[in-house]
Amino acid sequence: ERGEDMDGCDGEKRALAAQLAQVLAMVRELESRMDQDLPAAARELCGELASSVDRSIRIARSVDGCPRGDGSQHPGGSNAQSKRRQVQPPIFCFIVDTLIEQQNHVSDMRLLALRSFRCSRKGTPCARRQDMAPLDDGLSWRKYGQKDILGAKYPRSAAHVTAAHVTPSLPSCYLHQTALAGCLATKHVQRADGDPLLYDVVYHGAHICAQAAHPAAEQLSRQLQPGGLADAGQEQSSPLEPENEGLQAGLEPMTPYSFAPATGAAAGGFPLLSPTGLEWQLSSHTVGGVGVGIEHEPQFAEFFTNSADPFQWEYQDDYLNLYATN
DNA sequence: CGTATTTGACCCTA
DNA sequence: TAGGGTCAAATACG
Repeated sequence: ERGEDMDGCDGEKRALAAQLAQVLAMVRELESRMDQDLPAAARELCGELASSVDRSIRIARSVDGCPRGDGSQHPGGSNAQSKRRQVQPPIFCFIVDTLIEQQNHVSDMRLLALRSFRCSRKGTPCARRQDMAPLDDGLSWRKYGQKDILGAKYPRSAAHVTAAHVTPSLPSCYLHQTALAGCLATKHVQRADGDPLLYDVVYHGAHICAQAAHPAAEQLSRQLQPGGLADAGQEQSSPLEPENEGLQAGLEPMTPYSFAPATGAAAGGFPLLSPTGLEWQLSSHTVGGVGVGIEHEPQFAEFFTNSADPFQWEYQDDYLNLYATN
């Protein structure tokens, strides 16, 4: 029913993206012609302009599933670029949806490897409206701390999920946790050096209190749990056992793909996170490449980089990046 | 006045 | 011991 609107909207977005792409090309042309003697500030400005336009293009293409273009540029980009992560919920939701659709193509070994990724079990709640707002991921967060990071231009903020939507009587998930041994999800947000418009966003821990989850995440959670919820709850849903971590979890005969009880008030889970119980790092890259970065154990890299599936896995630095390729 | 944010202190880990 | 994460009292805000 929204097809008509979408078509017109898509047309405008494509036009916008095309225009921006032209501007970007011109900027890069200008940059390439720049004499080395030009002031560094001018070249820096040029780089920032190119970066800004590039972001605009990605935003234009990401809204409501607009095509991403030819993907000619490698998603990983340079090292510098790969370190810069930006939250783009539409793109991420697209990837989650695609993952849901294509999850059968992900081998059991991969899922096992995924499960063995570190799942930190920290916990508390928060969010800062000003900083978190542009990073809206469908959850409400409450900021609980901010730290200056050595060598980083901007401080890092930490936030907890709030449970306001579900339990209005409880002001936040922090209280929920203290009282009910509940949610452990945290989110760290940090502006990227050199580009205040880019954010590094890292989610930690599983969100198991009953805040409304993204439908895609719920669906994924159901699909990744072929029954076995009864015993899945014990270790996985016991957030107060911080020693259960990392590879250890992968080696134990635990119920595959489980992460949290999906019954009663605890149904749902942490959007973009709980379905696999992993740490996800939302990311965006240059034109043609979007995806999620996953903190992982290096020894599992081969599971992700050796086989073909609907996703493009890239093992780079300390992250395994997953890109949707269709 | 209730809730959210700030910020210095404390704690943990490498 | 330094760096980073979290706590919690103080403060701001609606």
